[in-house]
Amino acid sequence: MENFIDQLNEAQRAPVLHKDGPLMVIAGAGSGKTRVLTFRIAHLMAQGVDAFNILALTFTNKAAREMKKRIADIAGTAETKNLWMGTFHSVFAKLLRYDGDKLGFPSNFTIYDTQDSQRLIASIIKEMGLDKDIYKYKQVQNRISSYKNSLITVKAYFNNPELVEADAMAKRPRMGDIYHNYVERCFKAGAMDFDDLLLRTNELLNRFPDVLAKYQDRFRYILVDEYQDTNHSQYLIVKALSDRYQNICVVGDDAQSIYSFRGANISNILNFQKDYDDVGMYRLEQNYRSTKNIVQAANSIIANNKDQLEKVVWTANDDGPPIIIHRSPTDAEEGRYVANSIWENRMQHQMPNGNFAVLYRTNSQSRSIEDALRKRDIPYRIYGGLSFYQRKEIKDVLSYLRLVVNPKDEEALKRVINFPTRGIGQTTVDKLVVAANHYGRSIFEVIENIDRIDLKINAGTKRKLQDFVTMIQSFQIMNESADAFVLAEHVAKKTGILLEFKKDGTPEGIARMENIEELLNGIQDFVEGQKELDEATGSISEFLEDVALATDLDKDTGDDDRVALMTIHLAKGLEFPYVYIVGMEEDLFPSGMSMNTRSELEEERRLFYVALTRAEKQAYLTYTQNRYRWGKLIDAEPSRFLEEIDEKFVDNQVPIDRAAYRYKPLIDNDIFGEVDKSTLRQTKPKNGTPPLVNKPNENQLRKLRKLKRQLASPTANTNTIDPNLTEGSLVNHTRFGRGKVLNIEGVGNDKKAEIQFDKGDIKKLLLRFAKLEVLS
DNA sequence: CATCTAGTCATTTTT
DNA sequence: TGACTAGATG
Repeated sequence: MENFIDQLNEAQRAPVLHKDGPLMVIAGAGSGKTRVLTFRIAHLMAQGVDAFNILALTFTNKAAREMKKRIADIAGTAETKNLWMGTFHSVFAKLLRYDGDKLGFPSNFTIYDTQDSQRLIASIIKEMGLDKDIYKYKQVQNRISSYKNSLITVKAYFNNPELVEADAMAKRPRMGDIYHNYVERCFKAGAMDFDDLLLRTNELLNRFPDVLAKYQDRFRYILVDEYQDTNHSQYLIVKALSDRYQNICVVGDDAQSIYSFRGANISNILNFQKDYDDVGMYRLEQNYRSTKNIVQAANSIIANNKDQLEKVVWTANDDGPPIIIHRSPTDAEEGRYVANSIWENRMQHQMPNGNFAVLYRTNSQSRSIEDALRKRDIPYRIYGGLSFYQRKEIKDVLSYLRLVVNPKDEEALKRVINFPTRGIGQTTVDKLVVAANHYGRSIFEVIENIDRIDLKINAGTKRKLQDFVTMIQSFQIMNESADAFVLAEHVAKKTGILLEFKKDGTPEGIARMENIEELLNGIQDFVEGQKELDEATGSISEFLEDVALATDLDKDTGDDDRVALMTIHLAKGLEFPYVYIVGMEEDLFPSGMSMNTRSELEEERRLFYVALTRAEKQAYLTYTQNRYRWGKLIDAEPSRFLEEIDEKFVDNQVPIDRAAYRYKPLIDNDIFGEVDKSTLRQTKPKNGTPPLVNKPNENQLRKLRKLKRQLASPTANTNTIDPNLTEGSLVNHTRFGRGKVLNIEGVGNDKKAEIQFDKGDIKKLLLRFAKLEVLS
């Protein structure tokens, strides 16, 4: 039983065997930190600690799931079920569903995603009659989010003259009022945003000592992964919960702290030893992942940072090939280079696609890479960006479901009250919002009582409003008996959403319909999965909870073999034999938004460190001379990070002329404190091509392009129909898998096939769009 | 109230 | 480039 410990090296074993009391593990990249965490939990359980008393917090659901699986392998499935393991957000959402009623929240509270928050803030700004150019909803949302992450409540805000003053100076004197209204509106809607899940947990633990005591006693052992990325709010929760038993184990790497924009506070890890008595300190410095070249190159980069804990990462692995730096004329060429290189490596080393990853700083960079991979017929998968659950049609369906669970959910209601259009316009909605605010009730309640309020809404519209409410209520009744899938399917049909997309007939419309079908399939899978667990019922509210906190990384990949495309942030914790880091250019990486202060630049550098240390065998760094940005071709300069790598580890295909570039000076924020970025923006020195003159009007051009695309699209999006496809053919669909053609109808573009898929369902697909491969 | 169009604007990273 | 809005028109 205990022999699993033998799989660890000495440095890893020590923290696993550490007895009670606080400990901190500083783990270099690739040093087996997840192993230490899983083995420590397994060891605790082997020592007789009840899994029920262990809480493990991670930053992604995926990390939690994998860890749980590995622990189950060692300690047994039954016992592992009782572990509380998950992201901060999901664990405390669960806690708030139990005890949030003490704060006045219903147990079925909605979780607002960032988009919901932003929409609500935008409408508050509008209702308050403020200038939307001064109060930009995204900035305001950001600001409110950072208040919350620092535990600055509305009250605390108004009690802090410095904050009030700062916002006034920034010409936003009404900031506090917006904040106040926003919190009120969320509360009335029975909704919490992401930050609330942490803030409200803090409030709960602070205000109710009995609740605190309950969870302190329950969570006798607390383990936190990626501790360097915790924000103040998370820090306080962990501190409070661990206060009684002090059995707190944190694992992290200050060199990989990359989430300060989300309020992560690197001093949490730097100060851990001051926060607890007798802290056991452990270091993991041997890297098992990468070649010597990569490890040492990464070390040479991070050495440029001032703020860091002492640590030397080393490896016993081979030297490996040097890191290749490649320059391309444009971003399209860059994509082509990457695609070619992947193709060649694949052939030469017999590697599957899944061994390759392309990493970038911003999501928008994925496009040129995608184009190139597609042309080369290299399968890929994009992680992050616009996630599946954020797509318009998906959010629309989900909004109906949210409304069923929590009719007070204002954002969901506003989203679907007139979609599909049912003659309820903006004017009417505005009146309803005013009334709702006036009476301190939700919009839904206002509509329910519409006859008793004088709202100057004409009879026809009233009728339509009442019909809408009746429809939702009928769903609610159905929800009492039906499971999530049955309800969702009914909703998609009954509301006319499916019809709406069907009747527009465009490729986009078909794609949206397919997405909704995929969502329904996903719900079905979820229901079946939940029913296997004892406690869960497969209800719609469980599904919504899952979805609200899911990330793209969490979706099961169907284990097919594809090249991974993602931002560097998403790549943290992952590893790939071959890694391409693209867009190594000034203003892009480091990002133009965060190179004004030293600490901002240091975070970008840590990001680069994270990117490079994802690679096991070989890393490629690419940059371009010109790149399309904002729809325009602009000049690009090689990133300063390229020259920070020790030349010994690099094969630079085109040497960089270092004298040609000068970087703008940094503000050392140790001296100046926080700096108002707007005063610091400098336009970078332009060199190279002068702007084009006499070029055609940008708008005309755009329209032409659009027209061209529309003309081209029917052919571009139409598959040539395989002549071998007949009744009885076995086919493979990219999304639905294998199936058998039952029957074919229609002619030409309208040709449809009815297919029985192996997964069980029968679908009728337009051959023009369906991506079918004929197998026999 | 719905729909279309022309124009404006902002683009970092995410639970 | 694409997401969003204001304004005109049906």
